[in-house]
Amino acid sequence: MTGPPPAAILSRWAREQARLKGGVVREDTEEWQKEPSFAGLERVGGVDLSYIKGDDSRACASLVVLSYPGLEVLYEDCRMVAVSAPYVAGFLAFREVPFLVEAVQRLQQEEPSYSALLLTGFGVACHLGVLTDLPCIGVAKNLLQVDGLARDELHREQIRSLQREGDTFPLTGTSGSVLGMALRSCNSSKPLYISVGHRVCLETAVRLVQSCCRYRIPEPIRQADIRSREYIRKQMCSPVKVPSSGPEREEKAEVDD
DNA sequence: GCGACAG
DNA sequence: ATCTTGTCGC
Repeated sequence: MTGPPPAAILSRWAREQARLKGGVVREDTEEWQKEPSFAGLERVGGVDLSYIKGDDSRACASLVVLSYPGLEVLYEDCRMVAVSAPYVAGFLAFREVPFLVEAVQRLQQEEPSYSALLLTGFGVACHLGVLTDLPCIGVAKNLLQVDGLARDELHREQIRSLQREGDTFPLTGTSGSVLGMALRSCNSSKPLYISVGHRVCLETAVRLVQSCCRYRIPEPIRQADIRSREYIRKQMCSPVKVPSSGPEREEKAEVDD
């Protein structure tokens, strides 16, 4: 059951978030990051959680791995999870990251060579990156209004100034620090918001995300999104468990392919 | 106090 | 996140 966020939880999250930020590496650490076309990078992963409409506590967590630069899906892991933490803007990672860490661990167990780089949500990228020590990049479809960032007229004007694919402008907070970058990833007038996750600098992150875009949403995240939604759709059609009188017995519905 | 707020 | 069909355009 997902309840409102008690103040005690929020302050604990704030402390943990501050501690975790100390572990974030904001520079490039991989050899392929120095190459003009990222030569040497062979796999790019994406993660996502899709929720059931009326149910705040059940979701499908997905992790996909794509070839790079071909962007063909090589690996897919979808499974239902019981979400317990509430959604709080600015603290999304505490709700979603535990399931993503598990997915990464399964990946590393099954296909050790596949976990090269992950595209995740904006703030999720730092958490997941530090906890797994994998290179991560944050990608959001909408602007998180924090530290003075707002969808105001200035912001809309800056978006209009993004004329060509690859054009960017920095997201500078009131504190003066650059929190991320807005990127026109394709012909859509709506930009992507890119942030540093772990072990990738912002400039490299923007170039890399751009190179993963067939459409506005980078292919790894788009595939994770599509596949987790499809998994949920199938769940809705599977038989409902009816309470029985006899001894309880776990039955697993077969959901193959 | 009210509204705004990634997913 | 999710509720939702067609539709206009390249």
